Formats: sequence, C-alpha cells, structure tokens
Amino acid sequence: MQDRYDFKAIETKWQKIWANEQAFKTTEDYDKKKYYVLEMFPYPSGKLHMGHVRNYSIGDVVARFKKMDGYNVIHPMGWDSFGLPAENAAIKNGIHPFTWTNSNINDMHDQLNSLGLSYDWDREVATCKPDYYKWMQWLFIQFYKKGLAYKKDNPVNWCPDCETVLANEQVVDGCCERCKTPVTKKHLSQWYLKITDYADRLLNNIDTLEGWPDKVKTMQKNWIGRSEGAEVKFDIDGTDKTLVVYTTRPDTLYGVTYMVMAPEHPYVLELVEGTEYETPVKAYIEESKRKSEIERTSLTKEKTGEFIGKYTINPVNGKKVPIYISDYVMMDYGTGAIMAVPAHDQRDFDFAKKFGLEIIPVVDVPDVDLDNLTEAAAAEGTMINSGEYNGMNNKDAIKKIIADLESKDLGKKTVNFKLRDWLISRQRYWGTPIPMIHCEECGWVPEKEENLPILLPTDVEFTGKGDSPLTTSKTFRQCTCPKCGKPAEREIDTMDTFLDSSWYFLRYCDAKNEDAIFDPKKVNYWMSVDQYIGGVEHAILHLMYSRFFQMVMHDLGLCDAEEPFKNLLTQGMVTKGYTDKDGNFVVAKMSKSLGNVVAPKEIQDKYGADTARLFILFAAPPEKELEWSDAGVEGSYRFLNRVYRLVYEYITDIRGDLKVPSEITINNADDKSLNMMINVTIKKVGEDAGGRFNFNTAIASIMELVNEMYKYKQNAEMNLALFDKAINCLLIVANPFVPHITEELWEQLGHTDRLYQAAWPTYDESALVKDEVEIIVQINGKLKDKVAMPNNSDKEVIEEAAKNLDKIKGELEGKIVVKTIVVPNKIVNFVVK
RNA sequence: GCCGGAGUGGCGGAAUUGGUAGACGCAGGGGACUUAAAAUCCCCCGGUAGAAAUACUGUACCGGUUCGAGUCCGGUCUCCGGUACCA
Repeated sequence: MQDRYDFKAIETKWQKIWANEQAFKTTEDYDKKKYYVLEMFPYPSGKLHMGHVRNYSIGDVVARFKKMDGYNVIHPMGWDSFGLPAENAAIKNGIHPFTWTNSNINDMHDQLNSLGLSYDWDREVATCKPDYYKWMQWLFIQFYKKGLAYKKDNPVNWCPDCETVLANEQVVDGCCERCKTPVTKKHLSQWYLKITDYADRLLNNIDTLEGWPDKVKTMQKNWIGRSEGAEVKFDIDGTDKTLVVYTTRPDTLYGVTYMVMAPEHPYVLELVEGTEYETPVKAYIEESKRKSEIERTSLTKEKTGEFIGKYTINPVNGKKVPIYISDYVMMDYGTGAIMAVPAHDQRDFDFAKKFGLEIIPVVDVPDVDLDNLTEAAAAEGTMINSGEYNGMNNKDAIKKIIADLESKDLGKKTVNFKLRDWLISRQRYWGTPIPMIHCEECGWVPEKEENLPILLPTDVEFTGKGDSPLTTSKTFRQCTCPKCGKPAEREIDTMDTFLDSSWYFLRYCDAKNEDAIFDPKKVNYWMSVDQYIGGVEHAILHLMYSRFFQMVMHDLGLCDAEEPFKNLLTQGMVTKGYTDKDGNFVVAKMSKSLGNVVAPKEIQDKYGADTARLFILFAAPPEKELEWSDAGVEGSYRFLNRVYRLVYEYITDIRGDLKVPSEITINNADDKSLNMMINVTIKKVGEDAGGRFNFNTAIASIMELVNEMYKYKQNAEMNLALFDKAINCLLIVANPFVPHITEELWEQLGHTDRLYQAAWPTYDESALVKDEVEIIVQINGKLKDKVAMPNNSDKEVIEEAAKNLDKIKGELEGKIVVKTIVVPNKIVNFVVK
C-alpha cells in the first residue's frame, strides 16, 4: 500500500457514485419522522470561501447523522441569485446578469459537490429563475390583497453608490450594508411591507424559540424595540395647536422645563412664519438636512438647536415652557416631539446645560445630590415637586399619572416600536419585478395572477446611471390596466432580494410545483426547519424577515407553522493570523483586503475534501470563531492516513483469508476494554453530533478509539470478531464527518451495501459498565490517593478501603475525622481537624 | 452608555448534573526504524522545588456558599460581539 491514501481518486469516485445512485434524494414519507436540515443558501459569487465550507460541513454532518439515525432527512440547497454583483458585472463586462449568474451557479454547484455534501439536488431553487420569482410575485400580490403592501411617499435611505434605496435594517452605522457608502436621504414614492403590523407577534414569539441562541433573540428584541409609555398633549400657547409627545417617563411630567421638536416636524414652519425666529429656524432645518446620517448620530456631537419663539402649557401644572427644535429628536420615532426633563434624561440634561435651561428634579433618587446634578438621575426613586404625586414610588406614579391623563383626555397609554415598515423597492434590474400596474383611473392595481410571471425584459441597457434599467426597455413599461383595460404603466422598480430569501425554505418542500407556490400537505410535513445553520450576520435582517413571511403565510392559510426555524446554529467566523503594516501579528476574519485568505480549493487539492471538513469541524466548536492553522490541517490529514492504514492493515494482514466469526466473545481484559471503547464512542459521537453539535469532541472521541485500536492491535491477543466490529463501527461513526474515505474503506472491507445507507449503531449499555472503578480519595477536599474498587461497592466498603491505604493512614494519624463523604463509584473525602 | 458572550498550558480547545483540571489535536523535547532524510511507531510535556519518589501551587482578580468550585452566588478588571441621541 501507499504511504498516503489517494484522496483524489477516492473522492471523485464516490461523488460520482452518490450522484448516480441519487443517494440523497428525499421524498415525502408521511409515516416516517422527518428532519429538515437547512444551511443558508449562498449568493452565487462564483467562488466558495472557507465560511461556506464551514457552514456546509456542519450541515452535512447533521444531515448524514440524522439519516443514519433513522430520520427522513431533507437537505436541500439553492441559490440566492438576484442581486447587485451580477448587474455590476453586466455594466463592467457587458455580460447579461443571467449569463453571469448561471455560469457562477454551475461553478459553485461543482465546488459544493467536490466537498461531498449530501444535498438533494432535485429540490434546487434559484431565486433569479422565472419558476421561482413567479411565486414571489404571486406572494407579493397576496400581501397586497391583505393590505400588507402599500406605496408611500417618504424620505428614504439612499445609497449613492448602489443607486438604490435601502431598508432601515440595511443601513449599518449610517452606511450601506453592502458597499459601506454613507447613506443619504431622498424623497421618493416607494413600496413598503407592513412588518410593523407583526411587531408584537414577532416579539412575543421569540420566547417560544427555545432552540435559538439567546444572543440572536436579544438582538431581535432590541431591534423591534418595544417600549411602553404615554402620549401627552401640550397646548401651544397663543395658537389652536396641540403638541403631542411620546414619553416613557410620564412620572417626570412635573420636571418638564422645555419642549423639543424634530426639525422636520410639520408644525415648525407654520409656528415661526412671519416671526423674527423664521430665518434662524429655517437655517437650522437646512443645516440638519445637509448632514449625513453619520454626522447626525455621532457620539461626540454637541447638542445644537434653535428656540422657535413659542411656548407650551404643561397639562399637569399649567407651567409655560419654551419650544426648541433640535436634531437630537427624530421625526420617525414616537411623535417627532418630546417633553424635556433635564433632571432625569441625559440628552435633555446636556441640552439644558448648553442652552442654560432650568433643571427641576422630580424624582428623589437615593445617593444622588439633586441640588448639584452633574448628570441626569435616571434611576428609580420617590416622587417630589410633583403635587399630589409626592411621596409615591415613581414606578407607581407612572400608572397613576397615565390613568389621570386618560380620564381628562390629556393623554393615553401608548406602545412604541423601533421597528419600521420594510421598504422593498429597489431601483435596480436584477431582482423580481414588482407585479403592480399604475392606471390613471384605477390607481395601483396588481397584475392578474394568470399573467405571472412578469418576466424581466431582455432589451435593457446597463449604464449604471440614472433610474432603474427597466426604464430603458421599449416593451416592459406599457401595458393595460388589469381592472379597466385602458393603457397603463408597470412599476419599474424591482424587489429587495431579501424577499426572495424569506421563503425559499418553503419552496424546497415542493420545488417543482408549477400550479401553486407549493402543496400545503408537503410543506406541513417538512416544516418547520429542524436545524438552520448560518452566519450570525443574518441575526436581524434575514431571520426576522423570514419569520415575518412565515407568519403572513400562516395567516394566509398557506401553511401551519408560524415560525420557520425551530433550532438555529450560528457558526463563528473563519479567521487567520497575518502580519499587519506595523509588523504586529493579528488574527482577523479572512478577507481579500487583508490578504489572509485560504482558498478551499487549495486545501482540497493538497489534502482532499475529507481533511478540509475534518479540520474545520475539529478545530473549534461550531459557534465559536475558527482560527485557520496550516499545522492543524496537516494533523487532520495525518489522522485520516492513520485510519486508512489501520483498516488497510486489518484487511490485508489481520483478517487476510480468515473468516470472521459471527459471534463475538469477550475473552480477557483487553477485549473488555476495547469493547467498552467501541460502545463509549458510539454513545459519545451520537450525543455530540446529533444533539449537542459539538463536533470537535465527537471527533476527539473517534481519535481516542483509533488510538485504542492501535494499542490493541499491537499489545493484545487478537480477537478477530471484536476487532472487526471495532473497524466497522469506526467507519460508521466517522462517516458523517469524512464521508469519502469511510465509504471507500467500507467497500474495501467487502460490504456490498453503502455506508450512507447504514444505520447508526446502537450501543450496549452493559458494555459501558466497568468491573472496577477508580475511587478518588481526598482529605479536606484535596486529592491524596486513588483506590480501585469493584463497581458499585457499598459506601462502607469503600470507606474502609480508603482508610486502609498506607498514605491515607499516615495522613490521618493523630487527626480527628470530623466527617466522611462517600460518593459511590466516585470519591471519598475525609474531613479532618 | 446599554444589552449579550467569553477569560483554562506555548497554541486550538476538553471537563455535559458541583466530585481526579488540562481529554483530543497542534507546536516542542527525547527515543526506535533508516546509509540518510521524509513518513511511521513509542515516550515526555501547566508552574515552582527536587536526582527521584514526592510536596506545594495553579482555571482573569477579590470575596462568599459547600465536605468539595473552572462550574453556583456577590463584586472588580479585561477582551469580543451587538446596539445607540429611540425620548
């Protein structure tokens, strides 16, 4: 045999066989328990990176294990194939986005197969293909009919580089999530989905997601940002207007010393018109409009603002307080105006200090000197300076004040959310056309469902400038109104690609259905997804949009499940160390710009896919960061060679032409210990790979089994039947991690069936029981000695044996044993004085 | 600031219910085989003292609960992730 196993030949051989045998094709078997393993589908950039390899290796272990464990496993893959890069390639190289995307899909398909991933390719979907986006359009129309899609003229986030609008969630630190360009505001008429209608449900259901990491749940909760408070009406002195504010601290109403409106507040211009304040106020509004999102929200920013010359009357005590405008108040949260309580809110405090405004404490917070405040006192306390509420705990006062305001029609209890409606229009070509038609007479009308899909036109120009490329089509825009039949115009914007990825997991359940989005029977069998695996960067965007879609589809009667993903595993980043420009060694996420990228192909060529998978799964638990180590890869390769040699030597040298006895007898201590090791490994790997998802420790225990087998082979009297069992078990338990080499060796052993069809072995509980156990002997909790005792010895017997150990005898000499703790099969602890 | 999470050998990491801290691997050291190298196989590998047996010490820091704490509780520090004029 060769020194090193020929991974290239073995891996291509088995990939071909699996494909020919349709090894991982799944059909609905309604009597069988199902398991849905899903990995986030990739954007077909053309090249797989290590993050993909990690994501899909994890998913593949779960899928292969669950299949062996007797589940009807669905493990699909597809392509999130609409999006900007294809369009940019078209602008740059003159290739049509479809051609570019399609060729990338083919490349990536091959790369995925070269990793030996167990996908059912019959369920493949690509969001850019008409058979998929037809149903996307159909779905949009259902949203529209349900009143969940609407068009609104509004200031929107605009990315000048991508030349398109962005949803709130796609603005990160004031910049475009994709290209990092600072986002500006633009006034446009755009389509929105009413995700805010589902805010409470999206929030409340989070607590039912037991299999989700707390981190992700908290991020979603914060993003939804529910707060309870009150709206309070303040009459504006000398006008017939009422300024409504939102506050979470109605208990501080007596501490209001001024009011602030957002510069965009619709009242502002009216209130200053014709007064001496008009000019400075208008200048301030202009200035704040000019500022970018980053400037407006920057941390170090000093408070700015402008008095507008008007006052409000405090409804609780009739006090007159001045009104300011300032950009620290946002128009799109609450009512766009606030009551300012500088004593108890830090932002108001800063503003009051700068503008010399009055500060009145109204809650006596323990350990705070209210007469010399250096910062706002936001904590709980007792009401003061607040008339009839004095002496109450401020938490109780909140309820009382709200009730009193409501009874006098001066305010009401209100719930507010940070979550905004989802802006889904994009001024781009490579996305699903929004199936809406504008008619002069009928307004916006959805396309007739029998006319779907509305295909993307092919006669467009990609200039990268101006409006959506769809405007350049001669045929696309003109149409007739589905309602009245008169000439009308189609919507030329396309959908945010996050819509496409919000329901792909449902389409996998019935990917080829031409008559419906899917068969509910199939979807109800497969859904929810039992295990979803992907990067934590989707914690808010994709995962919340998908939950929203699932709820809507549930409400539309399309499927039973209300939550799409039962369990979620967010895998950590793949990092690698490099030397930065200052000569420091740093570890960072693999990225082209840092030059610390390792291409999967490089590793596969040198060591094979099994080694790549093994290393990635072994080097760290899945949710943690994984630091790439070339030496570690080498080690994984070494291990696979060790396995290969072990099995090969067994076949040629040990078994040879001998017939393996069908009965296994345990003849001696070596046999007993090897047999125990076999059973321990089956148990441990099953628990770690199928339940805890700690693949690193699962692999460690497989390595231990291999070490044990080498020792046995060398030192023990060979028990052929037992060793044969060990060899077979080893291949089965290692198969989910390293499918090619194990499948090959399985065949070499002479099996005529396939390993991918094998059942997970059951372990023998009785084989796990040791005859003799090692008991730890402690004095005052410190380890002093160990003693071997028969399994399940009585407490008294153990204590006696421990006492009689020479070392313990000596230690106990002249001391009084105050107490003795005996934990059977584990420990004896003498407490002495 | 707020909300999460984490701090264990030279390194990645184990220790699942409070019961031998450091499994497994990497790196390192020593040995066997070889003309030699590679590969392979075996042994050692937290710290201090010691030739060794062994003793003491050790899971970021301080304190607590407990017969017993990496694990539980209180406080402190550091790092990572998320988020932020959200009223």
